[in-house]
Amino acid sequence: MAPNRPTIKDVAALAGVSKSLVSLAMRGSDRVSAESRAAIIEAATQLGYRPNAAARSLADRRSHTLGVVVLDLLNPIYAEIIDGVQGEVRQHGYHTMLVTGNDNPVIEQGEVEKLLEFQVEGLVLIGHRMPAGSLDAIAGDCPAVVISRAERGIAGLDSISNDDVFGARIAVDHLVSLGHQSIAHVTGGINEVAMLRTLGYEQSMANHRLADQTACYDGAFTDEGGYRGAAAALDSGRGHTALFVANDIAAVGALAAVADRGLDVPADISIVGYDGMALAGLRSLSITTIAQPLARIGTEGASLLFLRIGDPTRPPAHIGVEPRLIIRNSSGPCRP
Amino acid sequence: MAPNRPTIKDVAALAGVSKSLVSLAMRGSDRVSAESRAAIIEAATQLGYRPNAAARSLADRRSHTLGVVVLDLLNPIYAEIIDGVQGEVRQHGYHTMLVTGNDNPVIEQGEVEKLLEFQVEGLVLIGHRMPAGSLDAIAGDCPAVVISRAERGIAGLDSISNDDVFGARIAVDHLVSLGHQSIAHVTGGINEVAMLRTLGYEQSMANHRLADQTACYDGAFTDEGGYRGAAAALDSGRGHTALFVANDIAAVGALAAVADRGLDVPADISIVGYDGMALAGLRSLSITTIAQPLARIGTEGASLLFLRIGDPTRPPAHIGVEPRLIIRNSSGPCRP
DNA sequence: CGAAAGTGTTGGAACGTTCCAACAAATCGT
DNA sequence: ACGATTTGTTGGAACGTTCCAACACTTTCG
Repeated sequence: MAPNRPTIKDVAALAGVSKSLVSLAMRGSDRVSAESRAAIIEAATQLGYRPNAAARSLADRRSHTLGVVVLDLLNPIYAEIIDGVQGEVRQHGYHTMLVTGNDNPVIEQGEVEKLLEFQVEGLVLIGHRMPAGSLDAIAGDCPAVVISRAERGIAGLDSISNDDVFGARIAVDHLVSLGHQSIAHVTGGINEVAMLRTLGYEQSMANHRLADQTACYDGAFTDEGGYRGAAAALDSGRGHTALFVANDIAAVGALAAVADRGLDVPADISIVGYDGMALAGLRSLSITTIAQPLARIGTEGASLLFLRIGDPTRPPAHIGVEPRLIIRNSSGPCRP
Repeated sequence: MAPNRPTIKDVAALAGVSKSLVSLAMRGSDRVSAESRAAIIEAATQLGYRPNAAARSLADRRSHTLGVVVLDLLNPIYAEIIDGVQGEVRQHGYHTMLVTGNDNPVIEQGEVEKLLEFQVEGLVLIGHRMPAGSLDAIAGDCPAVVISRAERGIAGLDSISNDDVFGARIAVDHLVSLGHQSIAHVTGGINEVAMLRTLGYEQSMANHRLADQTACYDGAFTDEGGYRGAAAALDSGRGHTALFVANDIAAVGALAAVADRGLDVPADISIVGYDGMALAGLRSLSITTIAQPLARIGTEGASLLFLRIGDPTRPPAHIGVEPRLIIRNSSGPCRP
């Protein structure tokens, strides 16, 4: 390890020019003569010079960095969204600081605070758990975008999400079109997204004049939760022939509950999940699902943020993306 | 958005003290009188003061930040490792910059370069794809640790990984103890980890005097690859009764190949995977696997890095962690 | 041919912190 | 009662960059 990292000054000395000129050359200005440029590059590579981002960000008061806060890395759908975000960010020549909230509002707040200290120029919140108040405060301080939840009317805050109510409706529509009537719903617990999906389920059931068949069973956005909810549905004695499960991970659990009871999917029970995580498509799962365009949500979310960075006063925008049905092997016709 | 972020100077002016004192107070020094401290805190909260990390890192020449480079966020095992790393890093009061290499060596290099510009104090490389040369160069520049690959004898570079050869051996041992003899191996492609697992497979087969039964089929660390390799094994006509698949994701694919041929797991074919990703334990997959202690690998890798940051000249260390067999429903006795 | 308009280049002042030597005031020990 | 210590506090010099006004030299052109 060198005793001291070389600075722009060392490069200037070695190349026999002023530090200002080195600064210009490093940033590729065209006002530098060919010879100077050559000498500078030569000196820089010889010394192993690397610009100091902290100094740079202090001097020009721009960090060229965005903060990304993700609820929880373990849910694979977030990884897919992040990939989208990162791609867009790279295109704009920005850099990313990615942190997780570990599904814990306190940690999440702390991490956001840290990011702001690093002078990030914008914040991407993927599936946050923050109270409206703090969200308000953050958006007042720094351009921000919320991904996968709809936030409306908060100044300085954009959002992008799929329409969960609509998605849940087409899930039920699909099952109805296969002839199912006794369609149960395994919920995703107490959170905004889960509730919207439940709402869509109820709406669609009512639309098809199946309101009296409506049946919700408590679940969660986990394997365990899906198993539990599905088990309750199957053991209810109400003769459900199909399950709409709140998300794909839970649908995997539901699959197991069905198998445990010696029943077959889709011959005896049809299952539809939600999210469109890559995993649900794996051959041995092959779960019919309502897919969100995850990568696109990431890229469009990021570009929404860049728009706001460009004009911080623009009115808050919300983008709704359409989820779409992907039919796989977990759903089939209702046996008469 | 405030026209200008308040600085330490503004706080000092409002509190009626010097900026030096504010600096001391903000860092919780005990050489500040109670009254001054109160006045400073009052002023800081009133102004909404937030320290500028760039300035701080410039002034005291420490960024309190670590860089984490992960091969690819989409493989869930990395997410589990990262969780471990983040926990440890938080404990030390450090911050994390997480970037992905998108499974692309060029991007990976670029991201590492960026992290070094940010003056990260250490680098965690999770499953990198870099040539030995660049690794060497990086380690010479900045303390670093490699996770999930064994690197030995590179100055300034520690590593932690599970013993893939040993793990593969116990996978085969398990199958042999169930009475299997014709045990095929679906490989993980051309990379160090995959080759070590293949080596362990061959060793164990030889130990059990089954060298003549050895059969490797080309696969990859993906669903697709596992399906392909397993299909080749099953269609080979060699009557394999068990498959040792290079990792869990590929094992999921293998499961499908078996099902497609109308065979049953584990009645007709036993399958053992590798990695111990949470997903493999989901009820409807329930894959027997060789589990790595993923979170522990993360935390211990991080603490290895902190040791090196504390003493950059210590000799390179490698920690080997033991993988362990988790028996689930994808493996069973060989039918006579 | 002399003023105007480029072309390269430069030193110094920011940027917002931390560190350090210096100091004033209060407390101490003898 | 007086130097020595302790307790708070301070201004200024770093840290490594970017920006700006100013420069010395061409070149252009009316």
